[in-house]
Amino acid sequence: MADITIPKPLNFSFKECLWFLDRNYDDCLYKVTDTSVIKPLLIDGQKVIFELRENAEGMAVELLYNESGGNHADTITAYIHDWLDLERDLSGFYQLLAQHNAFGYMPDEFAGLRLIGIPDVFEAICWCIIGQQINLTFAYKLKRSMVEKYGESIELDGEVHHFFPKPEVLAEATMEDLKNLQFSRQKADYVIHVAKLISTGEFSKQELQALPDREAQLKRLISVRGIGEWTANYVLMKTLKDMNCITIGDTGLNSALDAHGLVKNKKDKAEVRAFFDDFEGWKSYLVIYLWRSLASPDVK
DNA sequence: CCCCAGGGCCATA
DNA sequence: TATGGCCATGGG
Repeated sequence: MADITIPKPLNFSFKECLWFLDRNYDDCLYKVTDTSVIKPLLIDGQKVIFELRENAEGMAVELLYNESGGNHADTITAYIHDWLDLERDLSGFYQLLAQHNAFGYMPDEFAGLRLIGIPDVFEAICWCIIGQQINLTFAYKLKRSMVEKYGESIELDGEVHHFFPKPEVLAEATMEDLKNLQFSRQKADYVIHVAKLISTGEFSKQELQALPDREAQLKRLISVRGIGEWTANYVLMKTLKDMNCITIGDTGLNSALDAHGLVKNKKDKAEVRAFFDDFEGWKSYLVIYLWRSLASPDVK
């Protein structure tokens, strides 16, 4: 029995989204099964765990855990729409891809894949800091060790579900603690610093959203120690759903462009930016689809 | 043993 | 403004 039903959006594939959520990596902030994803979520500080699966009408949400016992249906529905970017009409993007000589296969191959978000700005920034410069397998390992040490969790049917640590908790962590979790001293410093900024209210998602344009938002993000151009663009894309972000300098992005035989010098940021000019309004989606292509045997 | 992973900071010139 | 060293670890 579904506690909530979400109608199937146009150009949406639950299967593609599920694949992207998993990608054979060990993400500790949700669990992907063959047919569903189980997601722990904090709502006004109250723990909720829901399972999302496909059904005849679209998607069904089943509440597995509800700490407060209150009715959070509207909040959970809104969260899922934001998380999986359900309100986006991808037809314009698919038209652009279809007429491109190297991307024409994408609307079919990756049909219905959405930009899967990270609505929590602290989680997004921490994930970027952790992922900087190291391979993704090790990055997920670092994230898991941090979440298991500093985050709360709920056990259901023998499975442990983790909530991302609160900034006020990580603000009290020491360099020594994080270095013991195999963080480099830079990563430890950046994470603790950002945790302090957010827990004291010196930085917030609301503040970022209130800025007039993307340039101002990038500048504000980059003013924070540990956040460079790559991280700033990643956060605007995944947290604010800005449609025109390029994770410039990204090694995954570069190798995907390379695999498609595009862009002569992938280290040339101006050339990469110029390449994206044709995708105005869909630059962020192109980044996602290029990342997706890295796992496609046809391309690599 | 080497180089590179979904970077960013800092010192130096 | 540009360049190089550094960081921690695992895989090729």
